[in-house]
Order: sequence, then C-alpha cells, then structure tokens
Amino acid sequence: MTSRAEAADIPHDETTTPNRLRRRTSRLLSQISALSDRLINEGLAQADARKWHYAVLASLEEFGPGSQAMLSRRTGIYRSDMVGVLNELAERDLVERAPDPGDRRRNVITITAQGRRHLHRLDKILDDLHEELLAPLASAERDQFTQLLVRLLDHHVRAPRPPAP
Amino acid sequence: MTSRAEAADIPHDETTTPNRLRRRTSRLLSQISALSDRLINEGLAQADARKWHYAVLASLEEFGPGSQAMLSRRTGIYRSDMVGVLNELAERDLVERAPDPGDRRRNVITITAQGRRHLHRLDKILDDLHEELLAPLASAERDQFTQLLVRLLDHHVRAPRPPAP
DNA sequence: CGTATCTCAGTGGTACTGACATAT
DNA sequence: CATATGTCAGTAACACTGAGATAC
Repeated sequence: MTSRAEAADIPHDETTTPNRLRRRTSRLLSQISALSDRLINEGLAQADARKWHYAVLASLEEFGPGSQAMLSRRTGIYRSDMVGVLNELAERDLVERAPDPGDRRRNVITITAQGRRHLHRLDKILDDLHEELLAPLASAERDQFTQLLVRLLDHHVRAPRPPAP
Repeated sequence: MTSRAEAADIPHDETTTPNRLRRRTSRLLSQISALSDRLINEGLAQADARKWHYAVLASLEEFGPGSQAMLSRRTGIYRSDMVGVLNELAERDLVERAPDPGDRRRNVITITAQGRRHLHRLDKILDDLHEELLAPLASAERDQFTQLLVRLLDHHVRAPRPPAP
C-alpha cells in the first residue's frame, strides 16, 4: 500500500515550472558549491594538494612574491588561515618564507621552481575537473556562467553593503 | 617606500583578461556560495530560522507530508542531520512529527498552520535577500543564471559519475 | 535474511572572530 | 598613539560517516 510512496521522492524535470524549492538561487548555489568543492578536493588530494594550495601558488605566479597579508587579500583566505596553508606549502618546498628586510613585521613569500612545477600539474588536474564539473554546459554557456559569477563576486567584494552616502 | 605596496593588492577590473586565479569556476563558486550563505543565514536569523528550516517547510508545502527519509531526499539534507532540523521545527510548532501507522519505522512529518505562516514570512525575507544577492544582474540574466545552475545540479545529481552501461 | 528508517556520536574541513606580540 | 602583520586559540555551521535499534 505504501510501497509506491517512494516513486515521487525527487521531483522530475520541471525546469520550466516555477518551483520554489529548486529555484531559490541561494540553495542552488550552495548545493553546487558543495558538489564542486568535493570534486575539486578529491581531485587535488591525489596530488597531495588542497584548493587553497592552488590559490596561493597561482597568486604567487601571477602577481609575484608578497606578504602573507597581501596573499590573503588576493586569494580570499583569511590571514589567520593563511599561516597554516603556508606551513604546508613550505614543508613541501613549494614556497619560501623569508623575513622582509624593508618591513620587519612581514614575511616575503616566494614560489619555488618546484612550486611552479607543482602548480602546473595542479592546473592540468583542475582543467580536467572543471571539464567534469561543467560537462552539461556548452562552451559559450560556460563563459556566460563564469562572467555572471565574476560580476556577482565583484559586486559584493567591492560593495559589501550599499555604502552610506 | 613600501607604503604604496598595498595599492595593487586586489586586481582591478580585468573581466576580459584571462586570469587563472579569478576565473577558475570552482573558486568563484565557493566564494560566492560562502557570501550567499552568510547573507541568507544573517537574514533568516532575524526570523529565528536557518536555511534548512526553509528547505524543509517549503518541501512540505509543495509536496505534502512525508517521512524523514523522503524529506531528506527532497531537500538534500542528510538523514542524520534531518533529525536535528526537525527537532528545532517541532519545538517551534512549525511541523508535527507523528508515527506512520502504515510503516512503524517511519515518522510522518506535517506542516502546521503556524508553519505555513512562518514559511510565507521566510519567503518574503528570501525575496529581499535574493534581490540583494543578485543585484548586479538584470532580470533576464538572473533567469539565465538560475537555469545554468539548475542544469549543473541536475546533471550531477542524476548522474553522479558516468553510470556503467 | 537483507534493507530501510530514525537516531546519535563523531570527524574533518571551512569561514570567521578574537586576542596577542611585534613592528610601523 | 593608531594601525598593520603574523600567529594561535577557539567557535559555529556544515557535509559526511558509522553504528545501533527497530521494523519491514
């Protein structure tokens, strides 16, 4: 009698139907983000890396050496968490941490040759993972998607709340 | 001398420039998702609610009463976490939890009249929060964005990994 | 028997806060 | 003095695992 109750568990294709539960953008975002994070972390784990490793190494290669606070702003990692990430990277000889002679509060973080090689490996891995993540989207749609995300992020990072005039 | 070093911390408008760090979709996703989660949780907190509350109540109103396992599948909340969410909702008299006479393993969860009122309040709040979240996007772009998210989620939920034929 | 349900206990990574010493 | 930096300790919510008891 109740044996058929399970059939309707997950709602079927109703992408056109207004469906509050499925269409709340915030819900979609967190579900897909969780999915994406899991995918990326699993993939990077095979190279003994985590996603923060990539963020820091990429930032170093693109913008050059910098202090921990600067790296923190570039990558979005809190500066209290940056310490641990840099510890891991330094242990693996992927970055070097040296005191800044010009400002003795700071450390200057530099990517090593080994760090560069590692970064390029991670880039390859991430290419594959993104291919998997974005599989259902055509190339133009992927660009569109990325552009929309960039605009959202820019808006909120630059104007966290409407500034008081 | 070093006082101007901070000026270049955060890269400026380069949405057209290929920028590995900023354009990795997975990074954009988790950053925006974190942002969105914070926004939504702050907003819902003012109504003594959390996002899971909304998911469960909305699911109940749209699809009717159901067991905890069914709710779990509908909302994406793990069965083990559903227990706590339902405890909170039941404490507030927003749902009722009664044993299923037809299957004594199960509880039947039903939304109460008070739960419905609460849900509608949450819906209003969420409308405003989404307005804020999606502020930089035009209406058509919001729909586009949502559609892309839906397609991504559907793809990965229905085909977690390419199914063995 | 195997499987599904509800529950609880616990883990690990994450975002974030607060505080401290040191230096500018 | 106020502010910036690197560090550490700790919190809360979250995604997820595992196991036990009960019922199918």
